[in-house]
Amino acid sequence: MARPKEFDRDEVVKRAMAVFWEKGYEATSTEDLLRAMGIGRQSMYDTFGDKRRLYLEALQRYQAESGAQLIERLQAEQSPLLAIEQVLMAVAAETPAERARGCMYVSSIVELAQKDPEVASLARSGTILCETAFERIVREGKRKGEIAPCVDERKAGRFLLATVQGLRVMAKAGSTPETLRDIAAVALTSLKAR
Amino acid sequence: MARPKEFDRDEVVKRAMAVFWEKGYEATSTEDLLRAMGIGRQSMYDTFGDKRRLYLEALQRYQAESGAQLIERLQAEQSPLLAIEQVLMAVAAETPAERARGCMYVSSIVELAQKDPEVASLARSGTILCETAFERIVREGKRKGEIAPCVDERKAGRFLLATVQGLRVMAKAGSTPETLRDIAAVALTSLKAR
DNA sequence: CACATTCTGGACTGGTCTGTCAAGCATCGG
DNA sequence: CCGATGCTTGACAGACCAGTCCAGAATGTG
Repeated sequence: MARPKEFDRDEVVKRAMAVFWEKGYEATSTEDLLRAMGIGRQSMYDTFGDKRRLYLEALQRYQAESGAQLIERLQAEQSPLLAIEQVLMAVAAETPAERARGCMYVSSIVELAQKDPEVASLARSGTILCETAFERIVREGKRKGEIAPCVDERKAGRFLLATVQGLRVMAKAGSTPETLRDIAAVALTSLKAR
Repeated sequence: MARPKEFDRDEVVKRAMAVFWEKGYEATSTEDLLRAMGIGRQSMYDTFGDKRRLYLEALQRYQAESGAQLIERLQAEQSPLLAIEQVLMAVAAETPAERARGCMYVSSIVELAQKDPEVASLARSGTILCETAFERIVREGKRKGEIAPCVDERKAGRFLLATVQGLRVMAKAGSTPETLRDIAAVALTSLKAR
């Protein structure tokens, strides 16, 4: 350990994440990355190995952050059903730029899960994480009587994750916030106690 | 008009479509395309202009075909609700390879809608086509009493499209057919008359 | 049959891509 | 203060990429 790195590893991964998130994997050049990260070529290769490894690290970070945010949001409200509603409506409430950027997790699945086993593996673990988070809150909602007893919480959890991903694709396809809210509203009717 | 082309334009677009569908836009090289299409470089550039134009044509063809297939399937059943169920369950019923390949329409949105205005435009028109198809069948379902009268057909149509797209992403992420069926089943509960 | 036109095949070009090399520099331990 | 270690910088290499050029072949027309 002679000379310390002049950059903060965490910070540069974050910046790389932003670029990959915005442009996708293939469409991002190493030049793009270096410019955004503010480090030299060799520093990047020494620290992360290659472009793919950097991407995987950025993706892992994205998943960890957005997974944590999901769990947080789901517990932020007193009412489980309201919390779920907030999460679904959050996509509609984003700025146009955010809606166009979409979700890096979805993008990684669509672009890479088929050809990169490590991305596929991250996709599966991310899926389980989110499904489980939704499942827990659905169980909680049933307990509180907000969600119909006949709803299977495991199935509903999976359904809610699929709904979020559907919303993200629709958002990227240019659907208006109103349309996205409509979708979220219909999705919620499958849970509500009547 | 001296010498006729040695290939069938429709056929080679179809083959190009298969490659783009499988690999995405950026990850497909012109070499890949030429090999699959079975034509020479110059023939491709003379006939289609460039890689992007070829992609757009392939995407249009995909949308036309899959849109027609959707409408056909929605009208294949006596019961509108059953037809919707068949469409949703069809994703779960695909082979693993088909599920991994996913939907070219979704892929184009995620990879390109943000940066290519023409892809964005195709995305919007495709969205309207599918939403409308679902909307019609929901209206039909309400008329026949299979779908609850309180269901707004426009909103439900949009919701069903989002559900299909969510299913496609989940499928690509490695979800099992069982999981996909669960998702479809929950989605259907938001429509059913009780 | 002969010419004009269009298509085909292959070589080629300029540019961009990812990843490496080498030389100099900063820092830590002794 | 000095040497070893490891970081940084910029130049560079080899591969690949999309797209063009050109010569030759094939076909319809007069």
